[in-house]
Order: sequence, then structure tokens, then C-alpha cells
Amino acid sequence: MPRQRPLTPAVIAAAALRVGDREGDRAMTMRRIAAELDCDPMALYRHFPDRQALLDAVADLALADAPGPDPEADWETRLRAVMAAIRSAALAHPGIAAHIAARPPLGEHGRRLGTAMLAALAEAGLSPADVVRASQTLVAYLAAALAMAVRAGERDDRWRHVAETLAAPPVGAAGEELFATGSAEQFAYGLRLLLAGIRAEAAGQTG
Amino acid sequence: MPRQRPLTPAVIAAAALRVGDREGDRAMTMRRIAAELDCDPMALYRHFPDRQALLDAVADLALADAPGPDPEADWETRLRAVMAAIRSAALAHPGIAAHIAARPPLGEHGRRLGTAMLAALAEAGLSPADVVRASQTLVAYLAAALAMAVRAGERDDRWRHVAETLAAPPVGAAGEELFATGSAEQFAYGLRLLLAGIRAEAAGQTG
DNA sequence: ACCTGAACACCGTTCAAGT
DNA sequence: ACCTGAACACCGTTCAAGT
Repeated sequence: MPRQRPLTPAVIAAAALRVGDREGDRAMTMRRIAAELDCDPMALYRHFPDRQALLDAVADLALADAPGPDPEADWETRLRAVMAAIRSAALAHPGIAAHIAARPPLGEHGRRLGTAMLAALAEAGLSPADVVRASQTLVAYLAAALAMAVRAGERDDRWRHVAETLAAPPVGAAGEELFATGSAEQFAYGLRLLLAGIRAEAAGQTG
Repeated sequence: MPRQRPLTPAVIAAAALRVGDREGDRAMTMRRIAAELDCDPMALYRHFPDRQALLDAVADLALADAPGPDPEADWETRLRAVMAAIRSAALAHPGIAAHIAARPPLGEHGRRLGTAMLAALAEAGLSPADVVRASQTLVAYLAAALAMAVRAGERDDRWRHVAETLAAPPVGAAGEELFATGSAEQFAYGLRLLLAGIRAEAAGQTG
């Protein structure tokens, strides 16, 4: 990998994302990222105060691929679109997805997508205070669903056991219905519950 | 701290929980836990295959304080009680709370609480398959809310900025309504949305 | 056979020494 | 003044050497 000059935050973030895509999140160390750029590890500290800040930049970069919703669609379609776009973009880069789940990035792209969510919730008819609360709930759910999806993809027999126990509870005739945690179907079901809750909340406020 | 003999998984987990309560999650290293017990770090490996397994045991121990719901209450009250009990128990031990959020423990206490959740959802009138899906959604939401609450309590100015941006969006007259992410109020609102969604789902299935 | 602790292969970050 | 890389203070875990 040839040395890329000049070193900028964007160049560093892109290199880190490459390392993460190729070798996983545990490989995204200051030393490995520096090796990818063929520079001294300490050179990274001239562009980021610490590793956390560097990963924040990588997380926001991964969200660059998440398109905003069609502005002409109704609020619920837009909300589903934003949630799906963030989920897709994050899972396309499994190396950084866990970091996105752990701390929602608020760089350029995070703010763009967040604003779209808030606007959709306002249009749904929630009060300004409830727009905030509902958005935090949606971000929380999205983060957890992402974290589960990442782990489900990992080789982690312990988690597979967790998934199986969660998916096959001693609750009756569930039997064949095994749904992997973190699956797209599981994600859609939770979002459906939340949207039904938002509709009920909005109806309660207008009615 | 005097040496406790004999060394058992329970004694080790209790010591680790103490370290975490006192010095935070980053202090729960194999070496520090061994120091708390005045034993060789390698002695821990005779009782747990690796650090992850040890933390799983600590997480389940923290949930021991979460009481099960009153069996005579209606399903919704029971569900709220279980969610609140897990949240309280986890936040009472901030050193391990993040680990609980990252991987729902399925030891004795995790299973006990999980079973109570599933039973409540079944009684709500969901199909067995939807009981599973709804429970996974609730666990996901609980995990994310816990993770946010833990971070909100940390000295993390970057996260505080995240919280402020999320809580004061450019969406209109939100203005004074600033709700910290991870607050009890925020948690209650999200749970309310989910319960409304579950009620709607149950009504759709019976009707 | 069991247990120990030295050693391995790493970390993020500091800081003194070089240019 | 800027940059570098050696060094610090750690990790989780392996494994050879002791008892």
C-alpha cells in the first residue's frame, strides 16, 4: 500500500475503514491504521485527538452511503427509508458497524440522517418534545438492532446459543419459528411496533 | 483484601463486580480481578475459559437483584416491571451495565427474567412467533437504553454534545424541552411506544 | 497432575530526543 | 517548530518450567 500524501483526516478515515472492512473491528488499531498508510502511528495524533475521535470519523464516513429519503413520500415511508438506509450502510462495513451502534455518529452524515428522522416525526403530528423522545427511541432501537446483527454475523458460538435460546423460548408452540436475532425480519418487526406506537401517540395528541 | 478460599466462579464473579463498582468497567481486567482476590491472574482461567465468560457471570450476578414481577398483575404491568427491574439492577452496577447491554446474559437470572417477559407477551395475545419477535425487540430496546444511560453518566463531553444535539434538534419549537438520552423519562417513553405497538398487534391478531 | 509466573504479542498514548 | 520513534504502562493469553 503506497504512502498517500498529504495525510488528512479524510485520508486517514478512509484507510481505517479499509482496514476494518478487510480485517474486522479488532484490527482497527492506531498501529495497524498507520501501517496501512505507511506512516508513523503518532502521525495520526496530529489529525485526531485520540482513537475514539478517529473511529467517530470512520463511522460518519460509513454513513455517507446512506441516502436520504424521497422528500415527496409520506412521513412513515420516509422514516422506514432512513432507518433502512442507516442499517444497510452500517452493515456494509461490519468493521465499524459496532462503533456506529455504540455511539451514534454526529458528523455531517449522521446529522443529515438525524434531521430527516426528526422532520418525519414532526410531520407525523407529534409535539416537539415527543419528536425528540421518539427520535431517541428510534436511534436506541436502531443501535441495538445493529449491534445484534453484527454479533450474529460473527463466529461466536456463545452468542449463537443466546440467539437460539431467545428464539426458542419455553412459551408454547413456537417450535419451528426460529428467528435469528439481528435478522432483517426481526428488525422490521420491531420497527413496526414502534411505528404503531408513534401513530397511536400522534392520534392521541390530535384527537 | 484478604485471600478468599476456595476460589470458585461465584467468588471470582463477586470480586469482579466489586472491582467494577469501585473503579469502573475498564478496571475489570483479569490482572486487577486477580489482585482483588490476591491470587495469580492465571488462576482465573481454571474457572472461566476467557475474560468474556467471566464478565458474563458477573453480568448475571448483577441481575440477581432484579425481582420477578407480581404474578397476579396483568401482562402489561408485569412487562413494565420486568423492564424496570432489569434497568435498575444493571444501573446499580455501572461497571458491568455496559456488558449487560452488549450481550444479554443468559445465566440463571437472565433466563428467569426472560421467561417472565415471554409469558407476559404470550398472555397479551401475541402468536408464539410474535412473542419471540416482540421479546427480541424489547431486549434490543432495553440494551440500547442501558448503554445510553451508562454513557450519559460517564464523563464524556463528546457524548454530552451528542445528547444535546439529539435533544435540541432544528425541528421547530422544541426549545426548552431538553431530555437527556438515557434518562428514566426517555426510557419510559420508548417503552410506552413499544407497548402501544404490542397492544395494536395483539388486537389485530384477535380481531 | 497440577499450578505458577515468566514471556509473548500486542495495545493507546506520552514524551524526550532528534532534525 | 515540527516530527519521530523509543519508551511507558498496561492488556489477554500461552506455555514452559517448576512442584
